[in-house]
Amino acid sequence: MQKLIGSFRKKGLKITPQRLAIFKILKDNKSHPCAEEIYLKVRKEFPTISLATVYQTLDTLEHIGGVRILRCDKKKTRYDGDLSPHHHLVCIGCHKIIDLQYDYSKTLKLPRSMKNRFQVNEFKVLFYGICEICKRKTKTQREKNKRKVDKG
Amino acid sequence: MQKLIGSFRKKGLKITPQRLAIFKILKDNKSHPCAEEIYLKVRKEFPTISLATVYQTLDTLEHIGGVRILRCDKKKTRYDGDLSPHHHLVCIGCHKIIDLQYDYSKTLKLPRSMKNRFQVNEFKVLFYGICEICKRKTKTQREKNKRKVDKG
DNA sequence: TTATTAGTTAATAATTATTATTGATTGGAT
DNA sequence: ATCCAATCAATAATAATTATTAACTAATAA
Repeated sequence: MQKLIGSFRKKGLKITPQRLAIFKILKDNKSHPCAEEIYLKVRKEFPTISLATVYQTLDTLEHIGGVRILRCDKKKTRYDGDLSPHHHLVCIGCHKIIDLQYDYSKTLKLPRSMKNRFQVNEFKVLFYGICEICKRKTKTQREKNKRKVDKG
Repeated sequence: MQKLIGSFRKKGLKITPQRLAIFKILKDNKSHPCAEEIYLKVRKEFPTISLATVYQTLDTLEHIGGVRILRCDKKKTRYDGDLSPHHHLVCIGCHKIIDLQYDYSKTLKLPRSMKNRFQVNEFKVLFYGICEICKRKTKTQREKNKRKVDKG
């Protein structure tokens, strides 16, 4: 938090209660909310805040490196307040986004042929698949279907 | 192409000239176009096609695994007809998307703690950084700035 | 070959996420 | 405490995408 305040000051940005509230929501939340969800949350504390302010603030936060943007959702941009090196698992069943706290920077290098042709600043890994809960569900579904066949 | 026709048939989908044209555009193109760009291209051959058809077709193609979707662009969804295992470099300078033909499946595994909790179907790696051209540009810019300082 | 029909298209309206505008308000340097 | 640039709320505007629907057509069978 102090780090963020420092970043704001450095860039000549004001530290407003709205900004702090939005930032706090992102830090306290592992669910990777979209702007709308953040808006609904922050409205509880600041009933007059507008959605546009939320978008603006998220944009500002991203620019000073206070949040990361996730574009795995088909429609909405999602936001992540966790800046530690981590990646994401996206469930294709329920569209949940799960954090993967794992550092691939040692293993994930550009091949030699590319190394001099692109200077990597950062990278993101997205794993797509089925989460535990959905796996269990589909299993149950399969069993149901099997019973149906057995009966019929 | 035959494989695609088979996929269409299997799912009871009709093989229409519009679909083939859009598919062909994606296969002949390494530029990861967005729907609008595909629309402009396919219109040369089918002047009456509508943008909605392009969106629908891209959606259909994605569902049967004929194209891959890229969500690295802030605003638009981009489409990739290349189904070989490859990843992408995104230039933060010019927003170009460069193909990286490299298979990380050996190195990029889930940590043991996660292996039984998520079944990975596929993964994507996105590298963000500066491409050759932009690097040269910023270098030139730096030199210009330096000369300014030298003079002033 | 023709008829049938279910899937597809074109046109357009609707929706929705996001951004721009603007006048009022406020954080924080002085 | 005052002042002003930065920020906010409200709202209009924009742009990507989706929904709707009547007309059309590819695939299949007769």
